[in-house]
Amino acid sequence: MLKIPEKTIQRLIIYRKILNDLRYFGETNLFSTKLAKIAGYSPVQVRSDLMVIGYQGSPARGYDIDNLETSIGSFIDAPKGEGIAIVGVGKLGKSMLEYCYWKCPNLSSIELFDVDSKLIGTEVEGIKIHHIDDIEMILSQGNIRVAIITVPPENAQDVAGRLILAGIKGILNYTPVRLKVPEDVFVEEMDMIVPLEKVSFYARQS
Amino acid sequence: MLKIPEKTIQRLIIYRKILNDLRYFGETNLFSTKLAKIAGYSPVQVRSDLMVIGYQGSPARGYDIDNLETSIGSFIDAPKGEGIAIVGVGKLGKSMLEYCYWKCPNLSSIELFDVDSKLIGTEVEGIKIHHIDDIEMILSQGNIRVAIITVPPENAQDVAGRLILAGIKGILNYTPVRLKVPEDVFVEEMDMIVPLEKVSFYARQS
DNA sequence: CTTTGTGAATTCGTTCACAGCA
DNA sequence: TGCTGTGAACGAATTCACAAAG
Repeated sequence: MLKIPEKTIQRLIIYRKILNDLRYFGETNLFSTKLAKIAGYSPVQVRSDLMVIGYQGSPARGYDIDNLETSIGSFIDAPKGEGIAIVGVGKLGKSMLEYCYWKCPNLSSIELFDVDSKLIGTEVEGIKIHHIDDIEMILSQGNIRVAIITVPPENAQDVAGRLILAGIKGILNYTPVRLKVPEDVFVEEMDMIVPLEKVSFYARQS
Repeated sequence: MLKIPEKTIQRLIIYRKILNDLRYFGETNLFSTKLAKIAGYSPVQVRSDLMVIGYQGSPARGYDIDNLETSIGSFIDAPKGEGIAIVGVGKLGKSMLEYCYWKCPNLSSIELFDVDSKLIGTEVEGIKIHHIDDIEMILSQGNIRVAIITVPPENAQDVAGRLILAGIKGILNYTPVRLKVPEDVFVEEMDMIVPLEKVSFYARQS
């Protein structure tokens, strides 16, 4: 499997979002310069990113928005849609759920898990909250490969372990804990304190 | 001003967190190997990061945890503590507030802003929510340089503009909008869909 | 002329290899 | 022998410079 740099993937996702917006406003094509300007990258960067997915533009008309958007989509998206599990239905978990529920067109299913007995069986956005002990049973019957962890730090590693046993291959980790996972599991660190301190640092440098 | 790579800063922040945890468990010193193992980087990486802040370890005892933690702190932290503004007190804004309120020792003040008249004047965690129109007045009298934007996308650019006028130099942007800002303002993109799609992509590759 | 596509050059970040030291 | 500190080597990612095409 050819290794695509994470940064390239991130940018492609951003390009697609921009293309989607532009299409909404009735635009039909654009040049790398314009896309670069909006996205905040250099035009060469944009062109070489698009080379990765093998998309061909024309010097005369640039890139066809509709076409390029679908091309990026078929490169990035899971063909049959993606199912995700959110573990920990506190404020943050609920925020994530709403976000995903309304903003992610490619999501085919969402499962919610918690340990709080007051929450088990209740619904958010029409989705029932399961006990975390049922995680293997429920995940085994869907094809859910991605999970979001929004539990208290002390439970993070335990939850990660269970998720991986249940077949999860990608984790968004909203806890500050550095998770120990097998090599074939992709973890994206979503800790919120690190970027805050980082921004605070650079805000002071200017 | 010497330019320090963002990645180095991020790792330093992570090191500090780990050191803090270890100190809590009564450890007094450690070697780069151990710190690297916990953080998930290479020992050389750790050592060269620490070189950046000019911290000296000893081959015999490695690094003094207490000392190193304060050294990183005085390098990363604002000397007099940092004040932040959170604009948009919805679910996500509240999550951020709680997170910051309890987990950020170096925060000296937090100001909350919204436009919803039902929220103005009410309090969260004992902090009063102001109308966004008062933003310049309130920010001008504290030394707040950092802001978190958790408003609906359509208001993001407008809010960013006001924040910058009010003297903000660092922004955590939780909206999917690519903000246009002057060069001396540092923006960290916190969009939640991009990492989700990214994880989904890599989960499928394995 | 303006744009895309792309090998070459450059910059940036990480790792290697080893000197210096307890 | 273990470790730290660091210049040199390497690798990844971005930009440059220019050929090709309308």
